[in-house]
Amino acid sequence: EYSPPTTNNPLHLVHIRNILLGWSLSEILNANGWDVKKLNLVNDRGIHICKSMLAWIKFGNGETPESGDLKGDHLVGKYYVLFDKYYKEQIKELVAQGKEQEEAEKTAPILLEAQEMLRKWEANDEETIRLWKTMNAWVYAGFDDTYKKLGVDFDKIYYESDTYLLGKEIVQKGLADGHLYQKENQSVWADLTTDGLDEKLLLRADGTSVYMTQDLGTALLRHREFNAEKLVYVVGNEQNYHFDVLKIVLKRLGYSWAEKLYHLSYGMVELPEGKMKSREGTVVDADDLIAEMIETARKNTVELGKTQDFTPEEAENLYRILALGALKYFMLKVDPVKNMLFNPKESIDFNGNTGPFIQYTHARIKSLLRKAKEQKNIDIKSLSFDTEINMQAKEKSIIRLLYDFPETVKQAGEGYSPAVIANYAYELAKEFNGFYQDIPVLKEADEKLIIFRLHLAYFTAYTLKNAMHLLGIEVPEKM
RNA sequence: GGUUCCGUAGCUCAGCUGGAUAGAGCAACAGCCUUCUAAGCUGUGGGUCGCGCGUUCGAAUCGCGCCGGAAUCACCA
Repeated sequence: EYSPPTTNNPLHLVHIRNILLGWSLSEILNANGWDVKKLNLVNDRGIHICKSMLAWIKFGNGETPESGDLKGDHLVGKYYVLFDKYYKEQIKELVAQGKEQEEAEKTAPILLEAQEMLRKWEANDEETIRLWKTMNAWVYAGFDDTYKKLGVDFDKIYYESDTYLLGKEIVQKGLADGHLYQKENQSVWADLTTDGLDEKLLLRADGTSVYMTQDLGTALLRHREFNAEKLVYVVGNEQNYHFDVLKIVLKRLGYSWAEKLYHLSYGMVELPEGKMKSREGTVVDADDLIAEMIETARKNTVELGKTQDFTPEEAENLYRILALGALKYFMLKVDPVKNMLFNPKESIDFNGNTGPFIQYTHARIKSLLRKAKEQKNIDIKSLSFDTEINMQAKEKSIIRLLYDFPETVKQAGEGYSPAVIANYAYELAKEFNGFYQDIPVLKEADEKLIIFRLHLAYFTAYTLKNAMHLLGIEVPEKM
């Protein structure tokens, strides 16, 4: 399962890391023999979406994605920002009128309106629900578009609006069974002090649910639907505490399968100035980044004159493959637990330890194999090679690396780390390039050696392709 | 303050289930395209592996204590 994007903002860099990690992990676990279901969870309810809705009513003049020529998630995000701007102005005014800052923040009229809207939503107010559905549909269309561009999909998407009621039931039952307790104002809590943690709120005084309530519901729903042997949550490390609590509360409530929860906690993506904050506009937008990467790929490729004999469609496809390869490899080569740095001023590289480097190595081999067929009429798929060969050191080390691949896949699965695969692919490509530089293949005089080396090249390309596939990265035949 | 995570060349990262002179890439400099794709290859310079103590024949790797950074401890999600 992936961490919840909220419906008030477009996807950004951290979501990309999240999605790519989850996707790659599902491929890796699949390769290790697991039957993996990819689940996404969308946080589609709460005060945040009401803020967007309210701003849209006030300032939107009926704007739609079509009329505004804006992706749905960007449109809704735009009104979230507008809300915040207006809200801050009101606070300033109130403070100027002599109110305390804190008081002003709590009583700004537009905030009260948003809260009123949330109550209406919970009360199933027809008009509110209709607008909510409309705007959420815009957001989902926008998300789908981005997911598609990234080449990811899900087996199932959960919405918190569908699971929070089940969560409430769980909490009520826990209260009735005496596992939880109620404070004077009717709010419901779990006492986790015996586990070294604090008390945790599970239902507000007014009976509405919080994030934890929803996650309890989602967890139970998923357990009922899939009864999985393992539940891997791919969620950022800022939620470590949340998942510790989730696990303990579930166990407390008698769900022994809570033991199967595993939180794959990945690090944040930081900018040189520090953490990205959507409110301060310092996020790197997913769609923008993908578009920029494709432009960079186009520029680099055209400069190198690599696509001269490509059709326009082939060229566009190559730019896309290279752009995503660079982006995905960049995100996945770093150990998931570590925070990583992204510097928008330095675009993601295409040389050195990068996706395109590995893609290039693959394309080079494919070219070699094509030439073997054209020039020497050798198709290695129909030949076997002589094992009585005097191998050079570089050839031996390639074979050693190829032999390591299954073990590497196993390790990546056990450690939940696509980075292990990424580093392996780099090492193999690097080793092959060293071989390619020094040792002739088609220009070798001894035909036995030609055939052996072509096999070596073939298996390298095959393994690179498989490794990159586990990272969700395509590999071109020509570049 | 409590808890969790991170700290390896100027920068970004490998290596961490203990093993020999700690590896890449970027950046800098010097080379290699009339021969299989130069998005490549070769070389040079650059590191008290945050600090200290301990365990061990042996520690970047394990333990403890400091120091530095991040996250979290909400009737936000």
